[in-house]
Amino acid sequence: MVYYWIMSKPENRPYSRYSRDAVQLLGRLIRRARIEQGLTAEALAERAAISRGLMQRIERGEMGCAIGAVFEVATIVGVPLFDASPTELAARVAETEYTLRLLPRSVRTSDRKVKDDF
Amino acid sequence: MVYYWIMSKPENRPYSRYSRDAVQLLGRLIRRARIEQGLTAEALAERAAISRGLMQRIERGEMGCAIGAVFEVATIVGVPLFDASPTELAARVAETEYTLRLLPRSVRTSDRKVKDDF
DNA sequence: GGAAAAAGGTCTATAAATTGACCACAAGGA
DNA sequence: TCCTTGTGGTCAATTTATAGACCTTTTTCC
Repeated sequence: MVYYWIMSKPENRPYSRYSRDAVQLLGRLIRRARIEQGLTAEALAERAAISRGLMQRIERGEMGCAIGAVFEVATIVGVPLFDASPTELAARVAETEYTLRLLPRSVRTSDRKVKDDF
Repeated sequence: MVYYWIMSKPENRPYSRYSRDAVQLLGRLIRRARIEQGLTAEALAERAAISRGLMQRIERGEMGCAIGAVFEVATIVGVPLFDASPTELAARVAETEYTLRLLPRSVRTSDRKVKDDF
């Protein structure tokens, strides 16, 4: 059994400006909050249980960082996600969960038309 | 020259409930938007230039997914990031960039007090 | 200006993410 | 009901991310 791999490279993926801006903004907001709170990059990294190198990549807004690490750091320095408080966040999770149960679990594409002009 | 590595494992990192909820919410919002638009997971993955497996992990809200991939998918299905339009996002990036230039570039920890009761 | 310390970069090794194929099953339409 | 197809999972191979040590450059305070 022989396999052939034609891997696409995540670092060379075509990102839209919107998602790129969002990642960059998050990194900058984290950096700003950290400095305003008088936290060292190393100190913040230690709190988030990550390395200082990853901390720098997060603040630089690199697309390859694990979303969990980025969100965790944002949480620690108080950068709100989805403009929501912890309570509101939990509520929205439950709400979306409920809505999802009302939708079909699989999508039929037989004769469906999809906009391709994104 | 011998080195010893004591690697911490990202998948076993201690995440706060807030960041975990945020990642999960994003995944659910993406799934909801995808289904409402009649897109199959495979079709959406293809548009984002990622694999179907990664698409599933994103919708499941796993913490290890690259933030770039998650944000890109969210962008494609129209889930807003930071509750901002593309124009607003760019504006906030520029604004934060400006604020950052006004702050010190390094933090002095000599005698600084930091809240540890997060 | 000088010292101390933060920040930034490099390098190696390893853990993890991602891919693409394959398989099983559930779900929706005729 | 049947049958197509989306979804979900596994697995091996490979790329990538991450950690930790080290070094250099800024930056801040005295």
